[in-house]
Amino acid sequence: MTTHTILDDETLLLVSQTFKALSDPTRVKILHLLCTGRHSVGCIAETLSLSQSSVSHQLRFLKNLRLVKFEREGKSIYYSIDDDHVILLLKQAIEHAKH
Amino acid sequence: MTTHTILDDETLLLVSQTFKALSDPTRVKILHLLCTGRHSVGCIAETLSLSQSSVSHQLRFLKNLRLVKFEREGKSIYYSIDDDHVILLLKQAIEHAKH
DNA sequence: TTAACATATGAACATACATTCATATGTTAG
DNA sequence: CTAACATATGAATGTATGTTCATATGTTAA
Repeated sequence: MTTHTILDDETLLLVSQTFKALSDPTRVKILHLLCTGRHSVGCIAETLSLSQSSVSHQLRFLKNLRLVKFEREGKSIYYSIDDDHVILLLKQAIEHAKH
Repeated sequence: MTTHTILDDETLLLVSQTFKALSDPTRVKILHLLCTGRHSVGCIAETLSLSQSSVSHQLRFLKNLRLVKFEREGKSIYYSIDDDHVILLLKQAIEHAKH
């Protein structure tokens, strides 16, 4: 795979934004958890020992980048992965980090 | 590839730091340029229309994460890629961004 | 409708970060 | 040794970002 063409500004921004989504430990935790299936906001917060507000803010971030999607169900809102390619990048990086 | 085990803090930090390196457009530009071979600091700055100082700071960042290495040659210092795996992640993301 | 629950949101705050500017360090030619 | 060149570095500055707190919005049960 060779990617030696000039990087146009649009691609550059898209790429760096994608990686920015994965550059925060909290977001990585959330995405990693969502790899196992959909979870409600409260469940994510409790499972990962994070505040409800913080989780909600980060989910909005990920939602804006279309990395996660959600569906309401009663009082709860369930989030799930919406971009398998980014998850692939994440899993690769995790595998590599573990050696 | 399944990575559904618990993420330990060490792996978590390593992964998010790796992605942070790729989350800045300037660093992506530099790494992308270095994919074509080694380049001196001045050459990088001129090619990418960046200040010498900015390039030097970012190269130090990348060097600390062992993503690039360098070798002196006369007055110049040549930088090159030192982590093919991270470059693979970058190239994948670029390909995907371009559709 | 009201109370209880689940999530979202905005302001405030502290921290991290990218760039610039000025200058220091290091190398080579003369 | 000195001048010129190449790179590194630290301080300063503006901006971006993550978290918290308080509160708003939305949903369901009674």
